[in-house]
Amino acid sequence: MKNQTATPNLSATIADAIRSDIVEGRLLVGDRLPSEAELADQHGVSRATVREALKRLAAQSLIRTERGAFGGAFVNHLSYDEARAQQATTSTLLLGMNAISFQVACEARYALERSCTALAAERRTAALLGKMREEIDRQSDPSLTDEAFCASDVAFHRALVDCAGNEVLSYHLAGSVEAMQPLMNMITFTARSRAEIVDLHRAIVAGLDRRDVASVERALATLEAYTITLGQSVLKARAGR
Amino acid sequence: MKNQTATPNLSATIADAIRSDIVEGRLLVGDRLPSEAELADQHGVSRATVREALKRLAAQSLIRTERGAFGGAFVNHLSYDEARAQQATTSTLLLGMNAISFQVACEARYALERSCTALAAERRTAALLGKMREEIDRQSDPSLTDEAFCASDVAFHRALVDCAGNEVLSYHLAGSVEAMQPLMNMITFTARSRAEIVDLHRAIVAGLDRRDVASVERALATLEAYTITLGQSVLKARAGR
DNA sequence: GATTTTTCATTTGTCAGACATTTAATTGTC
DNA sequence: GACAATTAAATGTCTGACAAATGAAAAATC
Repeated sequence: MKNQTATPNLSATIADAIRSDIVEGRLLVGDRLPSEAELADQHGVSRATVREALKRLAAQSLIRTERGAFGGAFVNHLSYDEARAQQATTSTLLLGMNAISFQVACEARYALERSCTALAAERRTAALLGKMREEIDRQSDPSLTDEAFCASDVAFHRALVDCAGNEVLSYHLAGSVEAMQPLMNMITFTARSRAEIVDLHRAIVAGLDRRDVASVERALATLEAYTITLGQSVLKARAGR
Repeated sequence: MKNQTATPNLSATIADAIRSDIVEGRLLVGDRLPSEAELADQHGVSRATVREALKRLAAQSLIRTERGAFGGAFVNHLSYDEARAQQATTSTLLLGMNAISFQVACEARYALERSCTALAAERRTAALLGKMREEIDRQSDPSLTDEAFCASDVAFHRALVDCAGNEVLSYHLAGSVEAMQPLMNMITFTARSRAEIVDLHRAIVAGLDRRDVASVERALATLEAYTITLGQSVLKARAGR
């Protein structure tokens, strides 16, 4: 593709080779890679170069290393949490670095979130509805800082997407919700805007409870529109300063 | 200074420190990091350790390095393509390593994909509709291998999500579609199943053309159900073997 | 004989120093 | 002023060494 290999860059090449072995199933979860010395021999490079390659893979949570006899590099079992954390880091950076308008990011986030409404209304559990009501209670406390309000907001929406009872969907949606947090943290929430948001959160829970998909989607759409106006007022205030 | 954990792991610690500097905005896109020798001095470690830390960051596309005088490590501008490639790798591995049923993965994928239908019907362009029709033509060629058919399928769905005209949404959805490719590649597409899929693709394009959201969603729902039956027949065939 | 302790080999983590290669700025030459 | 050679700075790679961790085998002890 874009790898011209004018300068081979041995450690990157070796990392790519091992990554392919893992992604394409030639190395399975738990498998032990050859020792650094053996890998160096096999690829005809020094141990330092092999180590750089292994560190690249470790940064992607593809391998984990253990010290000592019978230690070494092992193909890592990628958990949902690790995967979500990685996805959130990448997405956060993407949003932060690309001069994306708050409106575009918000539109994407809520479009994605609406993809769970039908399944969530069908499968919501009492436990998750309880969790959502708990977060609503927390958000009603006026002494909450803006950061804490945002964090509770994230927890509320994560419970919402978990209602769909599909962990793959939860992974994708939770990652996109988390990635928005730095942008949301720019907003100063007044008592009035908090009340408005909490009302909409209540509408979402009530809608899920009644398995009323349409009302959940309406509440989410209203929430999206309201969040965008809040974001725009922040930008306007900044420009006018 | 020295944060002593159980096992310090210097290169990981240094990578974390620099990563925070980037994610939290103390280092901006394009900024040059100190040279490896300077970083080694600053952190009181050897150059090899610094290099391992930098390779970890490079693996996450957070930095890029340039050789020569006035070269060095620079904070990388994370592009949509890089971010999507990373997300797809992570998601693919997650799906491959967690004994996820084909049905659950498929359900998540199509739930996500439906999140673009309303925007796509509103904003679809002639160019993207043309691209989709082009892929449909390709898919109608019976001499196509299963892998090539899958690749064209991915291209078709990427054009579909691009219709929404929201690059953030495209990034998330394209990543999730790509992540499914290894699972889709397990399926052997008969002439009959290919015809069925192509028909549904045509229905999607026609629906977008007429800005008929409901018909696009119906076609996607049918495609989801059909894909799941195809996947299940593969699993059944395997079990019976 | 069973249990505890010691030794030992293996492997990763880190360091120091060296040389090769790349690259842009500088200098020298015409 | 244009072009070629030099130089300095930086990454890329190699070599060899030692430290630290760790499980297994061997030895010592009861």
